[in-house]
Amino acid sequence: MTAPQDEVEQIRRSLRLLWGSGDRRPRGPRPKLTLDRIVTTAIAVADAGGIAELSMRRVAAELGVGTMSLYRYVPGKDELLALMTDRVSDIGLTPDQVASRDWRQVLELIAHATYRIYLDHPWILQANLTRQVLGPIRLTRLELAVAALADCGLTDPERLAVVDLLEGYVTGAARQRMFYDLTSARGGLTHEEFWAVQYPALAAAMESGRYPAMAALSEEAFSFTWERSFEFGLARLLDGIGLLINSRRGRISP
Amino acid sequence: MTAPQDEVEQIRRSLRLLWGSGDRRPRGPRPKLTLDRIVTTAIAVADAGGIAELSMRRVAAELGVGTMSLYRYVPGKDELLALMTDRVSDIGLTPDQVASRDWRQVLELIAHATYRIYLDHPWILQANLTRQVLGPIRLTRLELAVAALADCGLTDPERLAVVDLLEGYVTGAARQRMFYDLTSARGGLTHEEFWAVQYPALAAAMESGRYPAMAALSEEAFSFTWERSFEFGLARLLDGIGLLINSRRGRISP
DNA sequence: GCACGTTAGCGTACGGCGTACGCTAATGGC
DNA sequence: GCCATTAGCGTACGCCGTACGCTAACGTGC
Repeated sequence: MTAPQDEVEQIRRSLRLLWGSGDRRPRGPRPKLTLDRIVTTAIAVADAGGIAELSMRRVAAELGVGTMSLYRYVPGKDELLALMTDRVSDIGLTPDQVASRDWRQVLELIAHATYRIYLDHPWILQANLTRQVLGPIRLTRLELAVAALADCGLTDPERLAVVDLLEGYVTGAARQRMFYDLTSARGGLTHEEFWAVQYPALAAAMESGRYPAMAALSEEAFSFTWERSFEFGLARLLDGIGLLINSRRGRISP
Repeated sequence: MTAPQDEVEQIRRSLRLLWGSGDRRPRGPRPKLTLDRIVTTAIAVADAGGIAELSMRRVAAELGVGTMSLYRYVPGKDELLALMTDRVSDIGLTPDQVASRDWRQVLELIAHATYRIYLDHPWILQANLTRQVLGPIRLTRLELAVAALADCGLTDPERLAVVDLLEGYVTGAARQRMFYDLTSARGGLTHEEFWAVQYPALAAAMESGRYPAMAALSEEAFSFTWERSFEFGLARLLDGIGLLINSRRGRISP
């Protein structure tokens, strides 16, 4: 089973773009654009109007060029999205800034920063990343997390699994929140209005007797804000990781 | 700030579809289709060809009807996706089947079942659910989880937050895996081939000295399978939840 | 049995999308 | 000054979701 050569070439091109070997043979007319400007503009468009507004035509118009000119810099929209995703993945933490903190504090910082990125650029979660390969900026985040977990007594696979766990949780939590926002924000409904519309259906469901545990919940059950819920989950998760680390260090209680 | 009436009506229609008050005033010609058949067919299309193949035209063709006929049953594609998502969310566990198990076993069962759903129907994770409201089947899953956490000493908001945490983790983990599969499967590359293509770029990055912690990882660091990684994360997460539950029950060690 | 209001099916059309193809013109190296 | 190279991009193709309005089937009231 050999791989189709052109597909391999596509991935190579993505990698070359991400890692940016900016070598160019200076023949022909001077480029009007740069890859950087394209990615920056595309991010601005997506930030402003959501992923629905992000089209090659729109980005080109914003840059004042013809649509097809973009394809001199980027193989296609998928690859552009991969570049955009890597670009905004900068959590703005350097190794020095975290040197004095323990693993838990560092993971907390990373989780918060990553969560914030998703809130600021929700289109990452809506994008269909069929061209995702590891870029330099996301790799930096990975590096930071892996470094924080050095000397914790974990094996290397475990350290990576912990990082994966954290990324998975943050992504999932942000995704839930984003879809909620997206659904309720359609047409500018507020939190209260949205639930007011849903209420009759849910009330009927509760009274049907098929959801006794849900029906038995008190009113304040839904009082957690998204932030509080995220913090709660993160705390439980780090507790669980801490248990493993402590057991490896030979202690019994945290 | 009043809500736009038509938007409220849209959500009402979604709810009516989800909760299926199948009342129909039998005037005019008899319907050739049912909502059920449409949803079933749409799921089959998405399962077979990914979300890219899922179009109203395609579903209609599969059913042997005109495209616009679908719109007599469903307001639009967004709502169809909401229906598909709820339909597929059945984890096949009844309250009786879990009655004798403790909270941890039940949450484990739910997590596994949910993860499996995402693997079987990856289009859920690719869909842009801008019309997501709570449907009867997803509510069943919620009910099950909330019931499992009764008598654990947690407050109601905490119980919901735990359920949220679990759902968030499973979704995030499945999403990471799905995007990896999606990228590498393009053109039928195997795991090994995919990494073989990425290797030079990553090797260069490692040798650059900018990622010392990553570079210091042993070779077997990447030996975890997706399953093992998921199990590891789930275990840590449940450990963390257990810690809180035990502290509430007044014990000290698990 | 018939007229009529209601409703299902759906043909047509519109405005979007991503991008393949190939032309024109600018450019630097020889 | 020639020429291979390459940036810009106009045009076109085949998709998409869905608005609109026509036709015909049907249940109901007479």
